[in-house]
Amino acid sequence: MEHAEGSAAAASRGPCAAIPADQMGFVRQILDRVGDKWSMLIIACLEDGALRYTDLQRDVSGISQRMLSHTLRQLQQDGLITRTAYAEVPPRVEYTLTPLGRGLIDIVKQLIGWVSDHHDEIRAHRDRAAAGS
Amino acid sequence: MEHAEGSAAAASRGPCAAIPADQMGFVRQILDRVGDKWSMLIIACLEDGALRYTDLQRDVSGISQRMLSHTLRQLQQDGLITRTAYAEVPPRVEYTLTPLGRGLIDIVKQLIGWVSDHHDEIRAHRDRAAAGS
DNA sequence: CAGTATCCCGACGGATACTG
DNA sequence: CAGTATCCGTCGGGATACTG
Repeated sequence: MEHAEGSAAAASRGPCAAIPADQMGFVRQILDRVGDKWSMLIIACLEDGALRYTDLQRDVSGISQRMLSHTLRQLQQDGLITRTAYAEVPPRVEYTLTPLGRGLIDIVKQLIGWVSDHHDEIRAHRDRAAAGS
Repeated sequence: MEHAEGSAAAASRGPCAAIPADQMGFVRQILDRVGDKWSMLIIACLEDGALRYTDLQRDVSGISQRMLSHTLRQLQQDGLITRTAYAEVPPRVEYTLTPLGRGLIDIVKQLIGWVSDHHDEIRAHRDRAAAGS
């Protein structure tokens, strides 16, 4: 079945099998958000429960305040996490996953797991490609 | 069990539960590669089998030649896809997933599936956040 | 403690033109 | 057909300094 395009069966699922094609733009958009440099890590870190700003800054480690604040706000606006501020001194703010965000952690964990499992393999390929030609 | 930190149990798994912390840098690096704007889409599109350059350009649609070439080369260097050129006229080049890359499609498909399932939900949150305050 | 504001640079990434 | 090369604007994202 080389192409199978033009058939009625293929019409509904678009060119990419997995992607409805009319949603391609959207998928890209969300994928960009969710798959950006920090979102996944933050989501993964929130798996265990609420974390404070500083905790996240430490756990994700490499992240700058700017990116942490920014990403947290994005995630919050997308309804993936909730922000709870306690009016005390010193101020305390906790971030937790929403049910929506919780639906993502399984996938995120799988992805991170996969990366952990294969990073050396990828590294090897990358090196060979860089060295050889 | 507010924090439970300091316990011996927590020590081995680092701050983030899912991430060994010493691998955090790596994870970030690969995650960046895999989670970039186009890689996931290309991988998803290659699920069914080999595709040619032009096919990919059509399937991923929004992508420019520059980014398609670039991303393909990245993926190839990471050992996620293979490039096969046939010395004919007109030239034909086919891209396929390696076993390594194939290990990713399940996760990628899950992620795309999740996004498809919840994009309206996310959209709603995003709109409310933008409108309300 | 939990951010915001500003500066700034490099990479991302689109458009266009050209090549084997 | 399957790219590469160049130009160029936009944005991600780090460093630093400041605020409630």
